[in-house]
Amino acid sequence: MAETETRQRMIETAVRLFQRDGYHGTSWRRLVQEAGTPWGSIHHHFPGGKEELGVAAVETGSDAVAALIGHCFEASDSAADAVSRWFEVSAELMVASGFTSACPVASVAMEMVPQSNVLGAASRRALERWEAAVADGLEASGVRPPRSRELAPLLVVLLEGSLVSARLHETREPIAAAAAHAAELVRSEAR
Amino acid sequence: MAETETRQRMIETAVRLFQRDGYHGTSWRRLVQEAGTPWGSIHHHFPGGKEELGVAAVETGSDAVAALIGHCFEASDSAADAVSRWFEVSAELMVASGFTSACPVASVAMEMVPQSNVLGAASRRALERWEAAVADGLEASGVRPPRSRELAPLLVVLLEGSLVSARLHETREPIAAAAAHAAELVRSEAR
Amino acid sequence: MAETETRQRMIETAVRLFQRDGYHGTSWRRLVQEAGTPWGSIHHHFPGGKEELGVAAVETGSDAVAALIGHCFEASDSAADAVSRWFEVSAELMVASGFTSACPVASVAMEMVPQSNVLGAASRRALERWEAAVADGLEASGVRPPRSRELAPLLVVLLEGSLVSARLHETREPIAAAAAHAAELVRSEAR
Amino acid sequence: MAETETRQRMIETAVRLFQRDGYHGTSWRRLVQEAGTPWGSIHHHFPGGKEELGVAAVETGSDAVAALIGHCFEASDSAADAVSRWFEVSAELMVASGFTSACPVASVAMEMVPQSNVLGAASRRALERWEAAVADGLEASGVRPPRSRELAPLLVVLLEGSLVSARLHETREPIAAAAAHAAELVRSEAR
DNA sequence: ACAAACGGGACCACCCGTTACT
DNA sequence: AGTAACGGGTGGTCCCGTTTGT
Repeated sequence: MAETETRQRMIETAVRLFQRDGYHGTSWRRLVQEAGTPWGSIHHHFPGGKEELGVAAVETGSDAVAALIGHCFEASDSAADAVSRWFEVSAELMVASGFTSACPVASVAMEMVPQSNVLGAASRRALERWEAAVADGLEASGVRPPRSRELAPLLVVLLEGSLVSARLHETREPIAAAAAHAAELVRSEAR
Repeated sequence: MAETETRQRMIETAVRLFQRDGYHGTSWRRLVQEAGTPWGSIHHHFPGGKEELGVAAVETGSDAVAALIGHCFEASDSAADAVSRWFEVSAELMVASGFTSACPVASVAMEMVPQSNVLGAASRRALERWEAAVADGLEASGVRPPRSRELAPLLVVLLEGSLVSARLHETREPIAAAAAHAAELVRSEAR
Repeated sequence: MAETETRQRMIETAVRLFQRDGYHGTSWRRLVQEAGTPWGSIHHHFPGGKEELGVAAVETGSDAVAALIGHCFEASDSAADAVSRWFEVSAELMVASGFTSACPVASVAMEMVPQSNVLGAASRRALERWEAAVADGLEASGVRPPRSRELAPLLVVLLEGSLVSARLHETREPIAAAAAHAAELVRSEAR
Repeated sequence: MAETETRQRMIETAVRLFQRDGYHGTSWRRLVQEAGTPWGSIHHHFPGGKEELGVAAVETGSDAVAALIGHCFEASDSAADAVSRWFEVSAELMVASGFTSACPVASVAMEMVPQSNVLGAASRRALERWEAAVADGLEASGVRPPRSRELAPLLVVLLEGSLVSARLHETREPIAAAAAHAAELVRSEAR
């Protein structure tokens, strides 16, 4: 069905544009222009307006990251390897975007007051989901529960912060440094 | 003298509003409304337009953070204490703002393509300055040069990331956790 | 169909207002107010902004004048009669507008640097078109080619100048005088 | 006294800018910028606001043209020579300005409703003055009164119209053609 | 005679959402 | 499922005039 494809392309374009220019800095006009989708699809696919697009973009971005985390843990022998891989892929994406991408969730979240906004709420859910995914991965790799639940948010914070730094420095270095530190951190926990 | 007071109030209000709603999400209208300054002063004090206000806000925010870092290191006996204090004050500010503030630089930077924007450039300068300030502080507290220069960006990344996390979780917890980790990290280096 | 009617009404109102108050002296606000068209239609019908409206107005005004010229030559037995009629109708329009109308092209062109402006270019095209129309009419009435091509621009200049004079004097007299002279001029050529 | 010099330079710059961009298209900001005069002089030298500047500019432009007309008739042996010279100098000025100048009066007058505006009134006075100057010159050269009073406005109209045409065509040709015609016209009258 | 700040308002561009009409 | 027009409202910029100090 071609219906979903248009919608999907709009969302994916939104993810990219929101990362680059922010939520308020992205207009419907540019979105449909860059996505190559028809004007009429706006109200058709997103009757809830721009906010609905925002939520969809945040969730899509969240899905991708969660999938990446899961994939890295499944494909790795150790937790440290998984974390390295996760940061590494994130660094690749950053470089590939010409240092215009950052966390697809944070870029939207920074413009919202979380407690009074569906976009803020969606962003929070995304963060919690990633922390859970990391915790699950850690546990599957041998890190025990109380510690895994402490470590997971810290790893997310490290990635989140290093993405901001990398974007501004226009180097992958900050992500690499955070990755090294994160891997070491995990290694010392899981033996 | 009441001359620059208007301009100053506009900048300070901008720092606050940019943190809460982002750069594009903050209009001149709301700015002058919240700052209580006349509409006509906009073009007078910021002939370069909103961008000039943005640069001023980023630099003012950058100054405040740099001063905080310097102050914490001067007032503390050990590097670990200084880092704890720094994160602690940051957490206080976050709580005091009702979790609407984030890094005054990151919130603007996330909406900009750094390499083609004066705001992006200003944000980068701010980040570099903080890293230098932290590195200086670490060295003054006994951390040796090669390691101090590696540690400083990592600490900045930790704070930056934890602010994002705290804003979304609406808890100071992520900052506290990052603080604990950062302090421990520094402690193990400087003995 | 009511589709292009809004756009058309805006253009026609623009022609009138530009003649009266000039291009820069006419605001979108007054335009939509006098045209009775919605504010939101501006960007829809004229995505190129005010300049696009200006070009449309110049071309519409140009069309009307070219049509008038053609009509006068077709309806007249001699070239002198045609020229008299053309000036006469122009004088009528000037009087009917209460001496606020002038040449729809000149009023816009006077505010533009022709070589670096699409409005200047549109104005030039209009002038050339009128000269060609007059030359064609003269030739159809018996004036031979080398002379017809010299006479046509002169007649246009006479009308153009007399409109300015009439507007300032608030009399149709200057146009009448120019008409008499122009008719005589043509009569002495075509025998 | 340096007081008058600043005022004078502002007026002369206004004459030039009004010709190029029109009255409404010229702002105080650009005026003081191009004139190199201080901001504070605006309200000091022109307490009547922009309108006062406009009247001064129209009158200064009017003076210059009237002086030119007088000068041409004084320096010439015949009326035809005088007219040729007058048109010739006008053409030079047009070329020298890069085809951005037109009649200093018409460019302002086109944006005004004459009967309800001091600028319109000033423009009318200017036109009447030129016509009188030309009539006087013609009579001094031997053209008899009823005819001199008919011819003068026509000559002004010819120049006025040819300036518009020259500006748009970006050639001095229309002025030259009008000059030739005007000279011939005068020659046939004064013998 | 000039300088700097104020002050409101208007300008044009553009935004997002809705409604009719394919 | 998509197009085109509507519709009001806000965006940032800049304008013109005034006031307050030299």
